[in-house]
Amino acid sequence: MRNRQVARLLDSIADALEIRGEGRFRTNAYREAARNIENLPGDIEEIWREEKLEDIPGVGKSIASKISQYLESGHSLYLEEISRALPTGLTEILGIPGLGPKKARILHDRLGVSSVEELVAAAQRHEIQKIKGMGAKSEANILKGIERFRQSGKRLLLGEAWPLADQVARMLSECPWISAISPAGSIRRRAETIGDIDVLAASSEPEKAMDAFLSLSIVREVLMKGPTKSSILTGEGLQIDLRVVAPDSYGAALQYFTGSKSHNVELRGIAISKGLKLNEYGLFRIDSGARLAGRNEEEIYEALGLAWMPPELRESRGELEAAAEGRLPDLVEIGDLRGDLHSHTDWSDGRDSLEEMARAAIAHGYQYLAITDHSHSLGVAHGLDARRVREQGEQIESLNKKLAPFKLLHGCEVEILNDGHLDYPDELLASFDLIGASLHLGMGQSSEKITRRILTAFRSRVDILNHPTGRLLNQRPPFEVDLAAVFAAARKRGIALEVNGQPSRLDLKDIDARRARDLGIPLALDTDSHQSGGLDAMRYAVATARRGWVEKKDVINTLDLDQLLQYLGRERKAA
DNA sequence: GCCGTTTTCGGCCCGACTGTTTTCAGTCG
Repeated sequence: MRNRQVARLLDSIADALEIRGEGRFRTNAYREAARNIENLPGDIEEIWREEKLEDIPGVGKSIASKISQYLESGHSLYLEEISRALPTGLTEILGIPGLGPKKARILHDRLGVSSVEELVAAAQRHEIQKIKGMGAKSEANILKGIERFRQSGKRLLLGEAWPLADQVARMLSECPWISAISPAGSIRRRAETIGDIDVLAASSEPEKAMDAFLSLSIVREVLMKGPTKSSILTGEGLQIDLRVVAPDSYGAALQYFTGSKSHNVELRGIAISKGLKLNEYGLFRIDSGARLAGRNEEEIYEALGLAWMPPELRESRGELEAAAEGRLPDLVEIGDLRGDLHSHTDWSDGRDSLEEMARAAIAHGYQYLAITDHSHSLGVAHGLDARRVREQGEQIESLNKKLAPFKLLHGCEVEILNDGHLDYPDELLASFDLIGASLHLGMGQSSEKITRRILTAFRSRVDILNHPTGRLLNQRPPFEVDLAAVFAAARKRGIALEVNGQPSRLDLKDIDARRARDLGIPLALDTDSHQSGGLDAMRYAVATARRGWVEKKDVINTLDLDQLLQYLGRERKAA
């Protein structure tokens, strides 16, 4: 899968074209194509081999030939050509908030600036304010922007941003001038990482609502302030944007600010084709200006001939077509889950006891919880040897008598060793209720090697492949693995793939979960909890699965206990 | 550069905010 690399290439081309002063429609075409390729459910290399690149929306003859040339050779002649005369530092300058291609170009042409360092020096010598069209304020803002650019590290994880956005919304909901409030943007779509936090409010007194926002205790700096839109920085350097609209426009604005951008562009195209205009204030007839909808999202989609769809779907991945044809998925919900199939206790590297974990699961309304402590080879996690596995099994058995009808399943997270064998012998594996297999060691190996290890492991008894790509958001890329081969083998053997809800994992990721679902591979939504509070992370697994169009029927832990045991083949063994 | 129920040319989402402007360009989302 080189989809992401190709998307990055097209973005780099767009950056270079922008700085060169090419028309924005041309650069937008490259960006549009990049987004579409990033969101592609299929493998770009496969599409390329089948000579179907031009079937991808936004990809025509010219872009297709550049992709072909890149995939063939691993580098882009075109990008090299257009960036030959451009200092590489200029594209870095584009990352500074408030600086776009036009200003970057002017700074380069007039002051010879070609890196962030040179820009700082020019600003400190007060050369920027001498340029026509810029002043002292621009110069100060550039320095401020550079400071933010340097501090702004990684994007926030959904697991960090979602609770924070909810907290902001809760605080503002107490303001008497605000009649409705909701997080919007990528948080509402439950994207895996978040740039800025967007919040939308409805108010008939927008300025008073805005004042309430700007006087929240979390505000460190006001970046921008207007009657309908303000931005602040928190003490941690997070940007929070609040939009305020009239209650009549709340639905239109919520739709608009939830995005995604490409979903909105597509939706607007549909509106235009029907002689309508959609903006954050409502849906209007172009000819008469008459307003057709705007109070809530449902009536907007409906007026466009579409079913309302959950925000998680709004990524321009075929959801509008599905909505028009009435075949939107009936997405899995957190209330559908009957248990969690991946958790750890103080027997290995978890914090809480078997009973504490069981009680937390009961508090979540679950029928079961699989305890899946690490196996022997994962020394750093105090993996269990055969003797301790048996002891743990006995404790689980006696706990189950006490906690019935709730059931702890005795599982394991067994290492896939270097040769692909599992870390426990077959006899021991047979004693578990459930086997989750994981790869924590040798993650830097070649794709061939890692793929072979996983396929070899699948010949043993494996019920679930845990965090199948091993990625850690902001920390570690997924290991090289031929997911198509893993999917094919999982499908053949009926092995479930995990959607791991740890905020730093979310693995499988949304589009991979969707590919698995499309292939009919069962999925397990798990938290990988290492303490009782960790069970709350199920909402991140559910969010990721929903972004992957996953339905209740695709998920094994939506099964009732008896159905799950049947699925795992345990009843057969007991008999 | 892409695209087509205004189809091979002439469009391309569009509104808010800022700064430097006396009417608008640049940036952002």
